[in-house]
Amino acid sequence: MTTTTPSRRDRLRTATVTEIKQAGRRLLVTGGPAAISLRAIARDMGMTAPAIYRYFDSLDALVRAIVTDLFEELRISVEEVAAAHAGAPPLTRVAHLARGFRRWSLAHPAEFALMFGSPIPGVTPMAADCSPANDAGARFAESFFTVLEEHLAQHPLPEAAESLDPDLRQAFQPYLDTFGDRFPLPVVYLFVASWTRLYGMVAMEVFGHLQWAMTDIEPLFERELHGTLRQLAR
Amino acid sequence: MTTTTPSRRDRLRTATVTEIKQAGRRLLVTGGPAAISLRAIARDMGMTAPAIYRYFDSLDALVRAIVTDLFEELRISVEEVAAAHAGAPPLTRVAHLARGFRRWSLAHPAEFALMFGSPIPGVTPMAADCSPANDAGARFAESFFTVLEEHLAQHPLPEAAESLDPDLRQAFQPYLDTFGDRFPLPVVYLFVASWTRLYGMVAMEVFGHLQWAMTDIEPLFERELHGTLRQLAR
DNA sequence: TGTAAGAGTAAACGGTGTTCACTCGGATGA
DNA sequence: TCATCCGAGTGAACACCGTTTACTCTTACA
Repeated sequence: MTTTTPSRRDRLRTATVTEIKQAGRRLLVTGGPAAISLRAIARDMGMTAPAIYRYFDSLDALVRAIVTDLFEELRISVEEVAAAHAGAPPLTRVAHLARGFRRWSLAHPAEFALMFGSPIPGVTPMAADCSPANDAGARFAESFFTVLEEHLAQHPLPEAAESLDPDLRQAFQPYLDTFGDRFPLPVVYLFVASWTRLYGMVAMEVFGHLQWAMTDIEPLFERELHGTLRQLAR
Repeated sequence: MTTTTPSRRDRLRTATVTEIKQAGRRLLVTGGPAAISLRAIARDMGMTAPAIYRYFDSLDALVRAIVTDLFEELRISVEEVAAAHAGAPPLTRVAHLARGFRRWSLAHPAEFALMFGSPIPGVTPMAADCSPANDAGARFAESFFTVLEEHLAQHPLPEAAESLDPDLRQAFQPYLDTFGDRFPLPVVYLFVASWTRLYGMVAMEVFGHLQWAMTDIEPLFERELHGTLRQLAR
């Protein structure tokens, strides 16, 4: 055991950190991403706003920490769904992962907006690095990847699908740089394409962008999901 | 002519209104949706912030007006692209509409975030009514609908596709309530499904959510676009 | 036991949306 | 022509916000 028992101060500190994040989460749920404010959190905790700077460098850092927690919570929620169908074939487990993602997102619209909405500050700059929250985001994606990997071990892609257009192949350079050749590129391609469809469906539903046409989006979701799975199984 | 020539005061008023919106647009482009502020706009115009309340009820109303203008601008940009291929078959014109949408969105990421990002205030409440901006949004959707209509006039859907699951049929009640039976439900279904995919692709690209895997998203976009068109042509 | 570090506070700076009382000038009607 | 009214704009104020600074007080440790 290299980790000694944490000192009393450390325990108090981590307790305060979680209390701050919980208060922020409460504000997020009741008032949306923009409602998270240091002063409101401090007010909730019976403190003054500058005290929070003992625990987080800025409001932005606090929000990033909350996002990290949310990704971990989403990952656990989704993996529980998959674990509930542990015996099922991988592809149906992928379907349950997708349904779990949709269900969690619909139950937590404010959190979804914070995690997957537009990176508000400069619209793009945040998304480039995002090492803090993206580790958690990568772990979330990992749960999809592993089940997909399992499926492909049982049902390898046909020869034809293994070859990708050269320009498409080259476009995946960032993936190759950071993840190496862990998954063959056609798998990454299928993952990105499927994830994009899943994100589009869920984002449209959570943001209410389909309310002009439909009430219950679930039948549409199921059809699109089956179409995507068919593409994966091909 | 029922409209008399506008008075001098009216002309000054509309000029000020457009100047306010232009200043807001400038702030949007340089600093993202959150950078739009009444005080900054007033500063740009050599005015004080309360003066803007002579022209807009609130910052929210001003932002909604800007969004309306943006939807109109996007619609015109997209229709110009389609008009440039007026002779082409409807389905390839749909493809050009989609490409035009992507191009405009990539060229105007801040505007895209404001128009299609998460409805920030209460995450959902705004999306329910949105009569002001949604008129413009409906006109934008209209340009897709009409070309799709043209295609289906030439290539009617096969009998089998005409029938929709009863639950799916019932889910489209909001559409039937506001638009009646202008388009058969399978067409609306195809539109919603295709639009969802298109939105997912473009949002992911504009928000930079795919940068961990790819640099150039265009090949992926083209493949997805062709897949969707094939579904429409079936 | 002295000391250093951590936790918290009050005050202040500059920023925000919004409201209210007010002035001023141009249009309008008697 | 003159009085009047209304619209545009201002300045001050209120209640928020993030952040920094200087300060106090308690706790842990050498």
